[in-house]
Parts: sequence; structure tokens; C-alpha cells
Amino acid sequence: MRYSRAFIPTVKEAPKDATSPSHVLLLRGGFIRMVGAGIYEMLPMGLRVMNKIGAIVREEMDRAGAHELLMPAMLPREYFEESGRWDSFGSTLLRLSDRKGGDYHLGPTHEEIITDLVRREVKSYRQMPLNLYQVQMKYRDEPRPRAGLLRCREFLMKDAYSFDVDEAAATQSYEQMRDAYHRIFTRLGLEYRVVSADSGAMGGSTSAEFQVLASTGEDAIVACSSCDYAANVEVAETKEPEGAASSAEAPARERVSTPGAKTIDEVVAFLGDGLTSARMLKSLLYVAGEEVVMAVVRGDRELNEIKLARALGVPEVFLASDADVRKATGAEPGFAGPVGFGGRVIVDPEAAQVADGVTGANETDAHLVHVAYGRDFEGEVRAIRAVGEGDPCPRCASPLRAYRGIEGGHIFILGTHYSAKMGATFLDEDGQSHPVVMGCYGIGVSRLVATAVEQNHDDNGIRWPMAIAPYHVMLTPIGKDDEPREVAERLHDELAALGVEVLLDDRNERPGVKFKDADLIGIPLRVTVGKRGLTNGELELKARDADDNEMIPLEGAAEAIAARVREALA
RNA sequence: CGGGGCGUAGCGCAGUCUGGUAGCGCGCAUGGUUCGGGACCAUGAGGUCGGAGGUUCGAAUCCUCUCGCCCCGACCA
Repeated sequence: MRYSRAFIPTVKEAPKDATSPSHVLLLRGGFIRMVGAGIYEMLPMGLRVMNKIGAIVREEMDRAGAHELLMPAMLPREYFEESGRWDSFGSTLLRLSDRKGGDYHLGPTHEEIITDLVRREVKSYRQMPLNLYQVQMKYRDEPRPRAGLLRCREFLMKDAYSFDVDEAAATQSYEQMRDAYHRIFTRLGLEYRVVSADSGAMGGSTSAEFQVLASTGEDAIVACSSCDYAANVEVAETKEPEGAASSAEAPARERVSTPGAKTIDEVVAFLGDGLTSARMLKSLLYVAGEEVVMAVVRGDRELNEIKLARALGVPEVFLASDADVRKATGAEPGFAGPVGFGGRVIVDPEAAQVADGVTGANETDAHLVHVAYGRDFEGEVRAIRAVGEGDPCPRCASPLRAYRGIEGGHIFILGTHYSAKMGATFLDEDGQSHPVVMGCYGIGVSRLVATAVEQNHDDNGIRWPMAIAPYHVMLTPIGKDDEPREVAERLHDELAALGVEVLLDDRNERPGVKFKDADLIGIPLRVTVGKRGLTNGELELKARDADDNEMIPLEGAAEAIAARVREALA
């Protein structure tokens, strides 16, 4: 491709509305343009990247035995009505009506539609296992689209659905998809972790997220430094200390006056005398359904609200208002504590280990010192704190490492959630009817374009992994002489004949402009053709992620460059 | 939906407080000089100041309403 004939509208200054690295660089590099909030155009370069990702996804899905189909994006109301999601999806569902006043929506996901297809067409155990997928635009009216392609209202998604006769077979399908996803993310050239995650409202029994590591990621995850345990912090566990505090030698409980000292830091500073936040018993009041409960974690730890909700068996918990705190403890906020507290108390195992703790006295301007679980207060011991860097792995006790990630894929076993509700049943060998057992598997294809950039960029621009780069090689003839241009033209044709995708910068621009654009758009290999090298019969080869040039002989250059490309793709 | 910010030329911004002929840089066009990390000179094109209403002799500027975009939070099979 001749750069002069391509459509690559790069810009020097970042549009002010873009803040995340991928958003800035994809805009500046001429890959995307915004049409509305969370709605983007894929320009030729962006589309090349997205299509490459899509091709890898399709290859691996096909290899795993899945079959591609295409469902409509515009859907009549009745399907989501049937599953209850016409209401439960709320305003995230983009609704529209036709000329006759009929209700429609744009598909945010397709469990209902595929389940309808399968209930009409699949009647026998002989027709399973079955795995159907599509790559299609999805529509979700996100409350807050953001960060360019990372969270859009219209986005390209690969969604696959498996259908099996029972849980065991469904698990097998799930494992096959997990393997396929491993191959996909590996081939994309992205560093990632598979983490266990909250199954959310899907009610699935088993699920895993494929998290692409990026310091700018929205999700916090932990991964073991030695075994393969990894989890979203929403659900991450850690090896908990056993037993209760050995409080035998601790002095008897005592009330101390702590005027104005409400926060952990203030109390530690006020009491002094070697007190650390790890000896504080942080007591937080939460509203869970009808009741107000107290959650106690060590003062140097954070509470994980999802885990607390799960421990309490409620969908979610809300931090109590100041008024609720006063009512429940009889004291101003900042002085709550488990000793003598009337309601339900959940104690984190680490907090239960504190032998000589300090906590609020449920009395304004007062705390209690020399407090221990088991001796001074009771409660249900449940792991409710946030797990983080350095905590021991729940499986092997090695230290966990904290990462940030972007969710690139998510796989679920759905069970019979949709099939039972929608009557997707089959007959087994004995003529008995059963609901099919489903799984669903998503990959955010357009999101991965941005995710790859978040993980692979520097101050000068993008550094595409070879497998998804818009072109493999950038040819940069420089100087005003004819020779570099002629050599570059010839090299372009030779490389193309070898199956290498080449972008030839034939623009009449100064070298600096060409180099800056080359770095910005991030083609993995750049070949500079200039008088400097040609006088020695050489070309300059520079990898986008390397610091220095290397000189290669002009003789046989095409083969050498093609070999480098093949090597990077292997 | 709560909080904050921003809409002025294709992009980035100044001008708004204190009303008085709409400016700068980049980009674009033409000519010339340049040519190994975003060159220089000259000339030029390009704007209903997001929109509507109001106040005023006069509104980018003041008032009211409205639309859009960004960030934080809530939310996010």
C-alpha cells in the first residue's frame, strides 16, 4: 500500500476529549473517529486491526468446533419479554419502535434469540454438543461510555453459545472454549490472566474472565506468584489465619476518652504509644436488606462489599448513613465498635486474630482498648476484606501479586437458566425430555483493539503486536534522490510477493515527519531506505519496540525481512 | 442519575470576569528555499462563537431554557 494513496489522517495534537492512552493514540494515529458518545467510526487502519483480531477469533472458534452464524441486531420485544430481560435490562437496552408502533430493541447480547433458534431446531440428544457463534455489533446504552473503544454503546463482539445434554457435557464444552480462548489471546500477542470472577446476575455456576494486563485497566485482579491462581479482587480469596486470638495475656478491656478522633489515623495518632492501624478493629455499618449489620476488619485493611454481601446472603449492601449509624450505635459516626453492639456482627478472620485491639466504644468521643474477639465480643467470622498485593495465595500460600486488567473475554456455564424458562428441551435416549444445558462465551473484539494499545504503547505511539498490526512493515525511503525511492518500490513488490503486508511511505515529506508518523501508527518493523545505507549496499531495519537500528544487506533484504515477520508471527 | 468541567476555523487554544468591527498556533492551498526525527519565508482560503429565546443602540461576552462532549462516582450478562 502506498501511503500517499492511503487514508491515514494522523494528527499532532491530541483531541481534548480523549484522556486514556488508547483513545488518544487511536485518534491521533488515524485509526478511529468519534461520531457520538461511545459511537465510533473505524477508519481503514483501525478496521484492518479489528479484522485481524476477528480472523484469529474465528479461526480458533472454528478449530474448537463452533459454527458461525449471524443473528439480527434488531430484535422484536417478545424474546426479551419471555426471559424477563425486557424489564431487567432497564435503560441499558436501546429500544425503538417501528411504523406500526411495535416494540423492538438492538441486541445487547443474544441468549434469548439463540435459545429460540435451538428450541425450534434441536429436538434430540443426537444434535448435541452444539456450539454456535457470531461476530456482530452489540448495542448497550451504557450509563457512562468512556475511554474511546474501551466502553462503547456500539461495539463488535464475538458471542458463542454452547448446547449440551447435561452438566458434564456442558463442562466439557466450557473447557474447550477456555482452551480456544487461551489460544486466541496468546496469538493476539497480549499478556493476560484468566481470573475467576463474579458471575453477576447471570446466575451461572462457573465463569472466568480473560483479563488483559494494562496499568490503565478498570479491573483490579490478583494472581499468584507461583501457582496459577488468579481472581478478580471482587472475589479474590487468601489463605486465612486459623483460630481465635490468644488474648490470655492481654490486659482487661478499658474505655478511653478520644475526643474528636474518628478515623483510624486520628485514633492511632491520638493514642500513640506504639499503636498501629493493624491493631485497630475497623467497624463499618452496612444496610443489608432490612437490617443494619456491623462488619469488622483490621484497621489497615479494606472491606470488600461484594464479599460482605455474599456472606450475608443478600444481593448488595449499602454503607449506612450517618443517621443509621447514630441510631444503631447511639454515637456519632467514627466511634462504632463490636463490643456490646446489638445487631449482627461479621468479623474478618484477620480481625478475629487481633489479640489486643482498639475499637470504637459506641459512645461519642470514646474508644475501647485491650479488646479481643472471643473475649470481649462475638460475631460470625467470614472473610470479607479486600485481598491485595502480598497476601498469601489461597491455594499455595505464595504471595499474590496485584495487577490491573481490562476484561477482554468472559466465559460462563449458564446451565438451564434460559432453556428451562424458554422451553428449549430435547429427548434423550430413553425418550425423556430435558432442558438443554447452555454456556456462553464472549470476546469484545473492538475493545481488544484499544486494549492492545493500552498494553503496547510508549510516548511516541503504538507498538502493535505483529499478529494484529495493520501492516507488518513500514518502508520509509528518505532523501530527495531517486535511488531510495526506486529501491523502496522494488522492495515493496518483493515483500508483497512474499506475503508481507507493506506500507510504503512514498509521501513527499521530510524524514522527521515520516519517522514520527511511523512511530505513531506503530507498524512493528520499519525499514529506512536512505543514501546513508545505500552507499554501503545496506538498509536500516528497526523494530518498533527496539531502541536501535540494525543494518541489513540490500542483497536478499526482502527474504530477511519476511523471515523476521514470520518469526514474529510464529 | 449525583458531582465537576468544556462547547469560538479541520485540530489545539486565547478572547467572556469588565458588552463596542473574532484572534493565535498547527493543519490546508499557491509560490520559493529546504530535506536523516513533526523545516523556513511569502501570499491566501476557511468561523451563523453548539442551538433557541431574552436584555441592550450594540451580545462570543449578561440572563433564561436547551443540546452535545469529557472526567469522577453510581452503574457495567
